[in-house]
Amino acid sequence: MFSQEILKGTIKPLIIKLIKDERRMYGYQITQKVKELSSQKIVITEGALYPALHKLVEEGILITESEWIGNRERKYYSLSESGKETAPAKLEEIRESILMLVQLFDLKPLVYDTK
Amino acid sequence: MFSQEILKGTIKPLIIKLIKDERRMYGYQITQKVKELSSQKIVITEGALYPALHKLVEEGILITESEWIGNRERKYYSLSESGKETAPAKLEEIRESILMLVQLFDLKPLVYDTK
DNA sequence: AAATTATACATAATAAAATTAGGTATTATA
DNA sequence: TATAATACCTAATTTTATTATGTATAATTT
Repeated sequence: MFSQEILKGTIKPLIIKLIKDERRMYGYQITQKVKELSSQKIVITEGALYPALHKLVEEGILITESEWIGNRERKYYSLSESGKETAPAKLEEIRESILMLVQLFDLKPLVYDTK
Repeated sequence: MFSQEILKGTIKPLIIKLIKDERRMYGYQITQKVKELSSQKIVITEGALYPALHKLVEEGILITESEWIGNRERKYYSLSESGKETAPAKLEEIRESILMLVQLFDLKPLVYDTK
C-alpha cells in the first residue's frame, strides 16, 4: 500500500479543509472522502482520525452535532465561529508547506495551469 | 517561524535527495543547504538530523568517511551501492506522496511547466 | 437464515519521530 | 575577549501515528 508517512502532521489541516468545503462531515464520511479523493490510496485509520477530531473540538475549531440514523449515532463536525476565522490562515500555511516540499524535492518546474 | 510540521516523515527522503544530488554531504552542510533551499524557512534541528543520518547508515543506505579539517571532524555521508539502487524508488515514492498532498489539499491545477 | 461486510463510534498499548535541552569542542568574527 | 559559527552528538520528553481491540447496527451475500 501507498506510503502514508507523508500524511503525518497533515491530518488536522486535512480535516479542516474537507469540513470547510463540505460544511459538515462525520468521521466515517471523512475516511471515505479521503479514500475517494486519493483513488483508494490513502486510508485514514480510526486511531488517527478520532483523536484528531476530538483535539480539534478541544481547541475550539470544530463543533459537533449528533444525529441518530435509526439506532446508529452519526456525529457531524463543522467549523465553529472561531474555526471559520482561523481556517483560511491554517490552510494557507499548509499550502505554503506543501509547495515548500515541492521546492525542496525539486518537483519543480510546476506552474499553475492556465488552460 | 514557518511551520515545519510538514517535514515530519520527510527528513530521511530529503537527506537521500540532497546527498544524491551533491554526491556527498556532511551533517552541518545539510542543515545549511536546507536553509538555503527554503529561503531560511526550514531549519533542520540536530536532534532530528543526526538520528536520521545514523539510521540511514544502519539501514545500509548511506556510508560515511571522516575528514579532519584542522582539529575538527567532518563526517561526510554518501550513498552506498545499495543506496544508489534504492534511492530512485524512494524518491519516486515521496514524489507521489507530495503530489498526493497537492491533490488532497486542492492545490491543483498544477501542471509541469513546458517552457 | 446465517455469515460477512459496511457503517459508525471509540480507546489503549505501543512505536516512531520529532522537539527541546543539554553536552563537547574548534574556528572565525565583532 | 566575547560571541557567533562550525561541527559532532545524545537523552528526556512530547507528539502523533499504527496496531489492536471493543461495541453495536444495517445491509448484503451465501
